[in-house]
Amino acid sequence: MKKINYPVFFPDATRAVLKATDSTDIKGTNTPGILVNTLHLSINPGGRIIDKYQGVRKFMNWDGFVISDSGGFQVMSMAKSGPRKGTITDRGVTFYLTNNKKILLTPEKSIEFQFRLRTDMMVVLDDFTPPKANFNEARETVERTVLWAKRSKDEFEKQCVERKLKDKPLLFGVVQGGEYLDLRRICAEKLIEIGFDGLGYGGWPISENGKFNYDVAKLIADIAPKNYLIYGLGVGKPEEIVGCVQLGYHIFDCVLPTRDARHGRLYIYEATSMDKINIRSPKFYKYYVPSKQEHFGDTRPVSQACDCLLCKNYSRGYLAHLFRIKEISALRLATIHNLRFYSILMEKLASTPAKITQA
RNA sequence: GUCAGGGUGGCAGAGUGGUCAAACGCACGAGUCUGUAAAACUCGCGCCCGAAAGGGCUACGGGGGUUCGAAUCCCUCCCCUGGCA
Repeated sequence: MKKINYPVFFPDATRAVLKATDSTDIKGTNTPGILVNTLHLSINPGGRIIDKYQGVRKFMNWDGFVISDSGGFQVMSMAKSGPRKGTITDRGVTFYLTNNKKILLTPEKSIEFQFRLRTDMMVVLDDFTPPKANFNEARETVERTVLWAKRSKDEFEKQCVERKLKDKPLLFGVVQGGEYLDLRRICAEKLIEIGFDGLGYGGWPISENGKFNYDVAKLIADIAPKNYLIYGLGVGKPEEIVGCVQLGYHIFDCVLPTRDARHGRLYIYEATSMDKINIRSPKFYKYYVPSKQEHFGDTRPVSQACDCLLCKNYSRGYLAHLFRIKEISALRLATIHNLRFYSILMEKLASTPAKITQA
């Protein structure tokens, strides 16, 4: 694996595509890596197709980094909630895809499939602590998360041997436990005992008051050994990423920039040029909603502090037009812009290190 | 000219005596979005007062009438669409 300059943000290409874009678009935004999803890709296109391409990278023609998520988030979003609830036992998670089609995901299967994806970084299957879990419920998810983490690690080592890999992927344990700091601590300690390349801040990182839970974020960063990478799963808003990098985090992934773009919310820096961006100022960016009436006659670019495909070539008025007529290229241009916003953010963070110890 | 069918909120289109400020949809406006069941979802959408519950006013082409009560029934005028002259 090539050397990574941390911190990094990997946008979510869950199904081996960053929605509304293609791999050359992503490359153009200076995005170093992406996240793909084990569960979704094992359903579609499935392992046989992935094998034919010798991994997801060739499948989607992407030569940057790839982290694969285990399906742990889907334990929450599809098995614990949603219209077709699944079932969770110590053995694994059963997802009901249609009324007569189900799939069992186990920690071992998740890891095995991630090897077939040939990703650079892998995440263990975890039992997502629901946002409103009480202490006992949270404790159970921690116990299962640790149990699964151990089995994942064993399967990981087995795969490395079987596949005779000299360049091993990185493996991340995921810390669960909800808002209970003592559970989080126990979970992190047990994961460290098992031994990983890094720890992930899992579960739902937003408190009930809508604020990002920095207490948990800090706890994990503080417990992790010096040589560990720290990964904020599903994190987050730009200011949350800045905050976590200050705590020592290295890796992030999130759907926000891409989803927000498709929903007509762009991020723009409060700056007149790229060098004047100050990510340490409290409100260093704002939202820009292209379709608002006031933008239709605006011939300026969306942002002066951006060098993306959209900002270099098209005006606010043109983008407003594309959104209004629901032209699909609006989604592409907006997505490209938001991805570039995030990659600029990470470039700024890398050039003004806070306490990044990982080389 | 005549026969038939119509004229409903920004558009489209239900409603055909009270439960109608008027369905559904579109458009428009506001908001949400954090390891993607998401190019999605929520809310608002005549005017005025109220934090809200709620209240007042105006409105279903124009005018007039019947009725306790009309977008809905009757008369009349105007306009549109189609068949026949």
